[in-house]
Amino acid sequence: MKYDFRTIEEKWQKRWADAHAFEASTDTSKPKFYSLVEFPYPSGAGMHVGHIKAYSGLEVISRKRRMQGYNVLFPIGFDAFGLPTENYAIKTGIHPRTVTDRNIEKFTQQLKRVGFSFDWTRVIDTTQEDYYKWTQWIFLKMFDAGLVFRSTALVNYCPSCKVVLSNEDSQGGKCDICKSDIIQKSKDVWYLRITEYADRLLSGLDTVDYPLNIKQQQINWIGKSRGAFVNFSLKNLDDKLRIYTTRPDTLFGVTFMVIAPEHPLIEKYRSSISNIDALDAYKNECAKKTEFERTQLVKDKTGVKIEGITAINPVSGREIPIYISDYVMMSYGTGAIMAVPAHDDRDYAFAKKFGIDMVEVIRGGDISREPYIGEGEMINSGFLNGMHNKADAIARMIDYLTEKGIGEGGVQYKMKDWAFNRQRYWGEPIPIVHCPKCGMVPVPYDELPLKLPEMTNFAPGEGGESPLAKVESFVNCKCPRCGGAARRETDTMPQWAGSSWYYLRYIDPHNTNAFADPEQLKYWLPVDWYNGGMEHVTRHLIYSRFWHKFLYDIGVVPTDEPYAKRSAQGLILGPDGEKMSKSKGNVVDPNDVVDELGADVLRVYILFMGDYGSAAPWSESSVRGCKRFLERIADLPSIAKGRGETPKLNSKLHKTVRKVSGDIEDMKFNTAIAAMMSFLNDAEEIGTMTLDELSVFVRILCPFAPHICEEIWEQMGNTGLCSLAAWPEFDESKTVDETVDIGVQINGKMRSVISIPFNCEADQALAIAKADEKVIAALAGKTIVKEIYVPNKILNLVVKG
RNA sequence: GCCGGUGUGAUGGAAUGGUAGACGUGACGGACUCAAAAUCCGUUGAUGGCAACAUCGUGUGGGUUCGAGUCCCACCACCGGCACCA
Repeated sequence: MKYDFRTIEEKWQKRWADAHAFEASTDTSKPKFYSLVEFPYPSGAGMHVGHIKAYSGLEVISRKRRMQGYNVLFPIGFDAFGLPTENYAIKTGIHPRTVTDRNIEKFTQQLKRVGFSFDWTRVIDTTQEDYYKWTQWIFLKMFDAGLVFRSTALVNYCPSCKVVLSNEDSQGGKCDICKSDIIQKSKDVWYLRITEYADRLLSGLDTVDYPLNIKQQQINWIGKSRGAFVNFSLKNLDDKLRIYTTRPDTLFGVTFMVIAPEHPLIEKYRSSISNIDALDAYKNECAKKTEFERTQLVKDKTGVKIEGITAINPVSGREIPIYISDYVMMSYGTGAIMAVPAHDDRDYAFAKKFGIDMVEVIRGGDISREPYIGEGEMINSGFLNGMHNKADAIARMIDYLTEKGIGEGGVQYKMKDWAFNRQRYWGEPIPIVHCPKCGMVPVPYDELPLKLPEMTNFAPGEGGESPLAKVESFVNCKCPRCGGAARRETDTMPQWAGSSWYYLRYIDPHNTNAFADPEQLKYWLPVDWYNGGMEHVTRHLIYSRFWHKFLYDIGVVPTDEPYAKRSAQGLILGPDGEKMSKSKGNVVDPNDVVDELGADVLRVYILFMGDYGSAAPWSESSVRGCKRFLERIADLPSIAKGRGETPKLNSKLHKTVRKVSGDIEDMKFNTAIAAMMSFLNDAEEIGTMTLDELSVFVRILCPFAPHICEEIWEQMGNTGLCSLAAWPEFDESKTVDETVDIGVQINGKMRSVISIPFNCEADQALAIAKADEKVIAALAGKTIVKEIYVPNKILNLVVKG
C-alpha cells in the first residue's frame, strides 16, 4: 500500500471527530482514568516540538487505557492570561482578547493535525468569563477563610515589566518573564498564606506517586528546619532580641549577634544608638543592592557594629555586641541571629573580619584555622559539657530554655507567603472593594464574574499601578456592605491563578452553578496521571496542591491531593545539541514535520528519540528512520493472509505485546517502539504473517501511530475504530521458545554459547556444554571445582589447574 | 556549599547482578539506475591474525561476587535545582 499519509491522516481525524471517539463519558459506572497534561500558554509563536513531546506520553497511555476499557478523560485547554499577550497588545494596539482567540485557534489546529485524542468538548480557556468567575470564587473563599492578606513589604519588582513578582518568579534575581534584573521595592501587595499549608504540602508528598527528584525539589523549596527561638536580653533595656537558630546546642559559644539592616530594633532605639548615621548609611547601601547582588557577595562580609546597645548571652551571662549586616535576611526567621563563630562558616568569616573573639564549644577541630562544623564533645558549655550527641544536646538546651522562659523549640520554612498580584490588565481582576468605612470588602459571590473593563490602552502606569486604575467606571463603585462610595481593587491575579485549579474545571466545564458537579468530582478525582515539565514542579505544582488542599478543607473537593502520579518529559534540544531558541535558529517546527513526513512519523520519532524523561537532540536523519518504519508498516497487509498462527513469528508477537504493554506503563516508549521495529524485521524476514497476527500488531502500534493503524484496520475489514478496539492480551506460555541460547563461562569469562532446551535441568545443560568444542578446548587439563547454572541465563564453570 | 541526576560505539540510545552495544541513525561495500535519489542486501567497539580465534573494552581507582555497565567505597567531569535560610 502506498503510504499516502496526508490523505490518511485527514481522513481519520475527521472520522474520530464524527464518531466522538475520544470524548469522556459522564457515566460513572465504568472504571475511570484521568490523564492530564499541562495546558499550554497560547503564544504567538505557535506550537513547539516540546509541546508535542509533553503531550505524546500521556496520549499513548490514554489511548491504551481506552482500548483497555477505561472511561478516559484526556482534556486540553489554554492558560491564556499573561504578559506576552499583553505586551503584544500594547505594542500593536490589538486587544488581548483578539490575540488570545487567534493564538488559541492556531494551537487548536496544530494539535488536531497531530491527531491527539483530546476530548475537544471540554476545552477551557482561563481568560473566559465563565472560567475566571470560578478563579475569583476560589479567591473569595480563601479571603473568607483568612488566607488572603495585604502587607507592606519589600517586594521583588521588575522595572521592565512594571510588576511585583513572587519569589518563585524572580529566581536568581532575574525576572522570570523578561530576564531583566529585579529590584527591591516597598509596596502594599496581596498575599496568599501558603505557609499555613507548608506542613501539609510536605506530609502530602508521602501519599503521592511523584518521582523522587520532584519530591526532593518540593521538600527543598518548602525548606522546613527545626530549631529554637531564643530571646536575648538587651543590657539596660526591658526589650528582648528574638532569634531563630537550628543549633541551640552551641548557645554557650555565642560571642555576638547580627540583625538584618531593616530590623525594627534600629528604628525603635535610634536615640540610644551613638552611630546611627553609620547604620543608616549602611542600610541605604544595602537597599540599593538587588537581592541577587546581596546573595552574591558571599565571601566578603560587610557590616556595622551597633554602638549603644548590647545583648546578654542568656546561658553564659556574657555581654555581647550586636552588628547589622546584610548576610542576615529580614525575610527569614526573625531577621536576627546569634553568631557562633567557632562553629559556623559565615559567623567565622564575620568574626575574623571584625576581630571578634570565639568560644569553642565542640571539640574536634582547630578553630584557629577554620570553623568546626562537625560533631564532638561539648566543652565550655556548662550543663552540656561532656555530651557527644548533637541531637541530645539540642533537646537538652531546648528543655532548659523552655524551663527558664527564655526560648522554645520551633520550626521555620524557607517558603514564603505567595505574593498574589500583578499590576496588569490581562489577568483575573481581584474581586475586592476598598471602602473608606468598611475597609476591604469582597465582591458578593452573585456578582461574579467581576469582568475586565473594555479599554484600549493597556500600558501600565508609571508608578507601577495597574492599567485598570485608569478606568474610572471600573474603579468607582459602591461598597457592597454599606452602599457608600468605594473604590475597586485594580490589581489582577498572577498567571499562576488560573492554572492552580484548571484540572477541576475539565471535569465539568460547562457547569454554571458550580465549578464542577460534586458527583463528577468524586468520580474523576484524583487526577490519575499528570505529566508536565520539570520547570513547573516547584511553582505550579506546589501552588495547585495548595489550592486543592484548601478546597478540600472547605469541602468542595473529595481528595486531599490533586494528582496521584506525576511524571516529567525531557527537553527536545536542537540538532546542534543546544536548547532550542529563536536566536540560535535551531527551532524545529512540528508543523513542518507534519507537512513533510506526517503526524504519525512525528509522534513515533518524538517517543523513539530517547528516554522520555531525558533531554535529547533532534536528528533530521533519525526522523527519516521512523518514516521508513511506517512505510514498511503500510506494506504489511501485502504479506498477511489467512488465520491462526505463523510458527516462527507467533512467539515473537506475544513477546512484543508483553514488552510494549509493560513499557508503555513505564513510559519507556523508545524501547516499546524498538520492540515493534524488531517484530517488523522478523516478519519481513519470514515473509508472511496471518491476519490475526496483523490485527494484534496494529492494535499495539495504534497508540503511537494511530492514523496508519486505523487505515490498515479498515483495510482488513474491521468496521469499528482501531483506536477503540480491545487492547491485545498476550499468552505467557506462547512467549516461550523451545530452545534457548545461553552463554558458557569458564571462570567468569565467556567461552561459548550453547543451545539448550528451555528450562532444562543443570545436568543436561552441563552435558551439552561439555560436548561443546570450544568448552572442551577451554577445559583441557583443568578440573571443574564448581558449576553455577542459572536456568535460561548462564552456565559458569569454575576451574583450577 | 547543599540536594538530585548523568557518564556505554562515529551518533541517539538498549541491557530484573548473568552472551555489553537491542532498535534507530550515520559510514563503508554491493545490487538496481545512463546517473542521482529512493529501495534492497552485506559489514560496522578497539587491537592482533589470511583465518578459526585471542586479548582488551561501559568516566578514574579500589572492593564485594562464580560472574559487575548494574551493588559498595573514594575520586573526576558534566547537567538540573536550591543557595549568606541562621
